Amino acid sequence: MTTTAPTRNRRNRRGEILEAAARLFAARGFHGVSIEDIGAAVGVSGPALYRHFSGKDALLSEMLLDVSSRLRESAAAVVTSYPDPQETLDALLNAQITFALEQPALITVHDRELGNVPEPERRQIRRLQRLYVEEWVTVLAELHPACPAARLRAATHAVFGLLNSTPHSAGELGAGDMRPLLHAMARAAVTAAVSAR
Amino acid sequence: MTTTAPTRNRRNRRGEILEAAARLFAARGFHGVSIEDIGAAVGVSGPALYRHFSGKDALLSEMLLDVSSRLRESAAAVVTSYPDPQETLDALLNAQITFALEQPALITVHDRELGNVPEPERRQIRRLQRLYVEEWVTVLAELHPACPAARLRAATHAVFGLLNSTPHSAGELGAGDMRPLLHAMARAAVTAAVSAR
DNA sequence: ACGAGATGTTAGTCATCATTAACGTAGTCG
DNA sequence: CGACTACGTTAATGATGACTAACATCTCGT
Repeated sequence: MTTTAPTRNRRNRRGEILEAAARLFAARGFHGVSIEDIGAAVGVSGPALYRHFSGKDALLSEMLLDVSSRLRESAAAVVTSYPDPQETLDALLNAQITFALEQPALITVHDRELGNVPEPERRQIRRLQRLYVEEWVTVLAELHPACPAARLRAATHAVFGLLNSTPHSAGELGAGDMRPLLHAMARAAVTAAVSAR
Repeated sequence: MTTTAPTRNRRNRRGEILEAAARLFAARGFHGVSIEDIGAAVGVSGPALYRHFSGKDALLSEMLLDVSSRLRESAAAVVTSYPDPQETLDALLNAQITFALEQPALITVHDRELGNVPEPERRQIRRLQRLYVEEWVTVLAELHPACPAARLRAATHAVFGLLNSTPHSAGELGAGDMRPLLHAMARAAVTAAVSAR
């Protein structure tokens, strides 16, 4: 029985596995998915994964490290390229919305499964997540210096909750309508948060 | 070694177990928690749980059924007792915020672990969740008849995402500040959602 | 007092699962 | 041509974990 493609998949295997694993982890949780399941999802069976990853934990670690890095990098890029804080905020919103709409599985896994990452990498991921949040908080603080940082942080988390709800409400609305809806809602929520009472 | 209280706990045992299990499930996921873990959390060990629940699945089923029932009932009560839709919306927001702040573990489990509930009860829970969402959608439709229902539904889910983010941002802000913050953000988000572009 | 019922306990049992071992096969490069 | 490497495969192996069995104990109604 020949494998589906002899040489083409060489570089894609790891990526395929990570993608399939993300989908499965998002749907059933890290402990609800077996190595065998992941293998089956990419057409190989079980222990073949150990040719690409040192273990289930390592797979998850790489996945979360990748996501948190990409988020943080995108935020850093946005922050350094717009001078106006209001534009910066809109760009941050757009980046996060794009990510949430295009990679719902990764977003889901990213904020559910940190607890299953073993310790050396766990700290690193947390660090990246914190930096990402701080990019947002910094921009918001620039817009509203009077607002206490704790409130800005809480508001930021709430906005993430709003934007990341996409995976749960999948299919309700097409992405074409969802994107401006989420943007408008998030922006209004932010404005309400910083307009203290 | 005497148990902590001879007769007092009789009626509380089930409740204690459900509460401990909710906390554990929220923290580590359904499959990340063992029967032994749950038992240990209430001071008994392992198989003792089978005196109260027919199994791990049944425990989760009862937990989610209870949460979705309570949410739906509270929404029904709110909807039938306020004549003004705007007041109704505020009351719905308050009820959801209270629940999210007081029972973060239940909220978390409620929107993560439905997939692990076995089939007869799964359908029932889904039904209750749908009814809950529809209460919100109905109120919003009353406020803005021009807005398509799909958009209202998506907006409702987004608001839930915002409000339920509380468990993740725990400790950032005291509940006293968190409550009005969430209310203001959610309300602004809703308004933005229905003011179509 | 006594027997029932409720509630626990500790030792199996049986699956499932991550991980490893031992063993092919196919291209690649000398 | 051969090794070497990259990738897979199918059997162990060893833990862990859900659930069951067999056996106390405590409370209560009679």
